[in-house]
Amino acid sequence: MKVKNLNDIPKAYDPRDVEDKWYKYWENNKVFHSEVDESKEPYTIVIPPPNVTGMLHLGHILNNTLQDIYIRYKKMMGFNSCWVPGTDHASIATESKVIGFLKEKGVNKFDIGREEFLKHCWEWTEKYGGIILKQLRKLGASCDWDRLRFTMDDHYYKKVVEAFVKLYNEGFIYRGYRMVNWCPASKSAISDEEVFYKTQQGKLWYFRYPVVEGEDHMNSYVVVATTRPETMLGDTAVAVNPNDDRYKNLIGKKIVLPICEREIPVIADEYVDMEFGTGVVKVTPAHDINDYEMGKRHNLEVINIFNDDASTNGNVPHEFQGLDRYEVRKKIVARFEGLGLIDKIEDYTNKVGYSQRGDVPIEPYLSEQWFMTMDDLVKPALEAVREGRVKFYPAHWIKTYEHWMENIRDWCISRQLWWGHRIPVWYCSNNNCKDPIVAAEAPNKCPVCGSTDLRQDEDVLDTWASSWLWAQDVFTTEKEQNYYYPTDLLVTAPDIIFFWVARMIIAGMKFMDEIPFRDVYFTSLVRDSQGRKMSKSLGNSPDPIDVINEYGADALRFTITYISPLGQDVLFDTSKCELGRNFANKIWNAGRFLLMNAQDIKLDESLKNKHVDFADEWILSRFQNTIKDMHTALDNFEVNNATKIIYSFVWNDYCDWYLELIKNQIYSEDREVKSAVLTRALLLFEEMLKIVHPFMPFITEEIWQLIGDRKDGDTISNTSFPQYNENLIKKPAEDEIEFVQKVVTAIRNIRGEMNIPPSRKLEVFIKSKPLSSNQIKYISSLAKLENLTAEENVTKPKASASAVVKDADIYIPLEGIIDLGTEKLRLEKEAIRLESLLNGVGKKLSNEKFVNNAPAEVVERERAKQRDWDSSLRKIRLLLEDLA
RNA sequence: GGGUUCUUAGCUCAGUUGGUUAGAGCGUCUGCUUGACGUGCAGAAGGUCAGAGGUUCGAAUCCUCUAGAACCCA
Repeated sequence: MKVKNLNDIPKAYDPRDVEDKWYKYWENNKVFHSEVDESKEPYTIVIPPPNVTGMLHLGHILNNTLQDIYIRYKKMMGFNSCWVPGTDHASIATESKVIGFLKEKGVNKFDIGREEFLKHCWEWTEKYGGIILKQLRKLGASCDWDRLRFTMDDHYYKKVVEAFVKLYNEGFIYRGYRMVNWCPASKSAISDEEVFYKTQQGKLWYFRYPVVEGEDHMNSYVVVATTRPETMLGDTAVAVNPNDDRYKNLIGKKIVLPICEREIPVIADEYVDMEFGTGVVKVTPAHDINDYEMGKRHNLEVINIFNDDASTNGNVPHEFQGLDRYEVRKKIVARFEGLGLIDKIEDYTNKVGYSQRGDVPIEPYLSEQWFMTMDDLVKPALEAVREGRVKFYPAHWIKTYEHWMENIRDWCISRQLWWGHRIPVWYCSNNNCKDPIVAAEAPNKCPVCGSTDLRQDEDVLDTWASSWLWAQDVFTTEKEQNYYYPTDLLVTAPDIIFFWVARMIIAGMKFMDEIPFRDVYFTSLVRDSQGRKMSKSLGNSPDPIDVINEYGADALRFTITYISPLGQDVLFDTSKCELGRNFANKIWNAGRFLLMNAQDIKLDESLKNKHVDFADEWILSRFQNTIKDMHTALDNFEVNNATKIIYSFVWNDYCDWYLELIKNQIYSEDREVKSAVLTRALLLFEEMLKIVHPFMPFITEEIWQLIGDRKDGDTISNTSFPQYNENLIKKPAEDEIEFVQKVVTAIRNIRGEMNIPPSRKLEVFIKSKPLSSNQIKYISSLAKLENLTAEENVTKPKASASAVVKDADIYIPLEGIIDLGTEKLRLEKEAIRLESLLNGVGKKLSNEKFVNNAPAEVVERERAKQRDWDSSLRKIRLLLEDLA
């Protein structure tokens, strides 16, 4: 053991240079690289691939810090840790950005065509794709960068296409003309999960529709209520509930649809809610999912009134054509007003579906799409979670998962976009060849007629229909896949439980016949200090890189895990990083203290068991418990608990007490004593750095390098996590220290209450059984005493303040300083406290049912408490009498 | 409308299967140029665990209801 010679160790830890330096060092030495090694058990995590052109936000920080903690921890526990990084092509998100970029230059994607447009996408990807990966390095993420993957990599692309072909051949994929959620901004179908609902203050318009009573007699009308007046142009019926007595006579009659002047029937359907509006609803099969179903039941005409950008098409009267849907709405309402056909208008709050990507209201829209039938695919995936082969943390997400899986609908997997995995389907130009050609490789000719005039489907796959293979196909050889798959842990946000987690499990069971991961950790949602979601528009989302530059990555990592309980949202504020920064500084200074004192002395590991006393036993005992508690916390994914365990050991046990206790020996004239104690303190400090390392990799590496004689390439990352050693648990030493701590605290308390400055040394008498010389030494030094007498026959000096710790009376003579009133108040307060405690325990113990029913050890514990408190109370009362 | 979760100190939160004197960080108050650290040290104040009922010898913890908040699904 050899400490580096340090001429100038800064007083405050500055992470800036340190962090970049060590990240480069780790990368250069390929510390994070993993290879198949059958002699070791793998521990594998695949990163939830961020959008390739995305930027790091605080959610990523939390998520990736957690992954890094497990990767580093497991590595130090002897596993072959492998963290596969990568990015997602994010079909619709990236395409929208590129379209926006081209638009600024006055270019439209349809003008330049598919190939040219994709070139721009790749350029965009190359230009911005590296940013988030660099940012992950700033965070200290120990990804195996040699395994960097992208969802559009050749190998991965091929796998996605092959999966499509396989599912098609097995009958899981079909093409159909269906109603889908249509995003008019991106002019593409989107999935149910990409629709979010906004509560909006809208109106409910009550329209009068004239009823055809007899031949050409229109002397009455029905009133229909609608939130979307413009869709009346596509109405093909009016519906009432068959049980609604008010309207029974209407059923079967005809309505003349205003403006369009077409006759439509009144139908009866159970779907109609008699309570809503007037109980009569207009039916627009082309633009409402429920109306569409009703239309199928009643064989209604389906009139599509919109183009793919939600402007009106040629199916509406000429004057309304080619207008945006909200323009049309205004005009329709105005026209109804003009015709005197508005019954009333009410304010109405409803939820409107918006496209997550385009942030415009979605349009239920009929179109030709590719679908995957899910019913049979979900079964094994559902079982895997139910049977606990895949575990969720927190477990309550299982219910959400089950509910979704049980109510799953066919998945629309085609998107009218260009950036992504193009659907591997070709159509022959020969009208006689009806069947599409579905193949992983582009066919040369039509297998039926031999024509070479083939046209590939224009659409690409939903991004999630590619990323669902992530856990299995980031491994590119069979050997690797066999070794690393199934992976061990997935850390992700709960908002993609359906999009991604569920679908990955489905894909794993389908294509690998095996779960994709054993544990799924759902992270907290990071909110601002007022509990609002982080959002760009609110401007309440700090740039993590700024935070890192201000506080250090270690500080940010430690803080965000410290404040993120499993299963709860976390309220983040940049200033909270002071917690982590201060903690880093504390570790730094503890190290600095040891290093400074070790400069002029030879450390010698053979001395480590010499001049040992109960303080040494105590701190090692505490350390064992700390290790044990950390394993428990990490095994249960209670990462915030783990950080708290570390924090309290390092700060409270090691720094506040242990280092203070050993200062006498550190300053000892006896060089062997000094060497022995410093050797021990540094050895433990090094072990302590190891348990902190997964959480704060940079500072621990920095100090680890300073406190030992390291060779190039050495890293704390490659050391072993300290092993729990039951033999080092020493209850007697813990009790002895506890007594010392209580006595010291009691004396400090008196100092505080009596306003006695620390510079004034005190004389103290303790009435107790004799204390060991070490105990006396420690108490004297920590409580700043000039003399301490501890004997059984001590009598209380006049004018002294006093306290009771266990069986011991503590007397501090304070002639001339003591304020008897203050002292009396102190003791009375203590007496009242003890009385109320005794009252509580007394009630318990006098309750026969408690004594009879409670476990013996619980009862015994209560009895012991009663004895202790009772004896303390007696002593306090005597002291009070003495004062009076 | 259905589901999930939450309500503990001024603030943000811990509190594992019911049994500790209900804890931490921040903030507040008091003292400290103590030979690692003021990004620090020492001490203190502060909680009828949202409310009501129930189960139990015993409830912050389990059950029911009420009030409030958040999220998901329809």
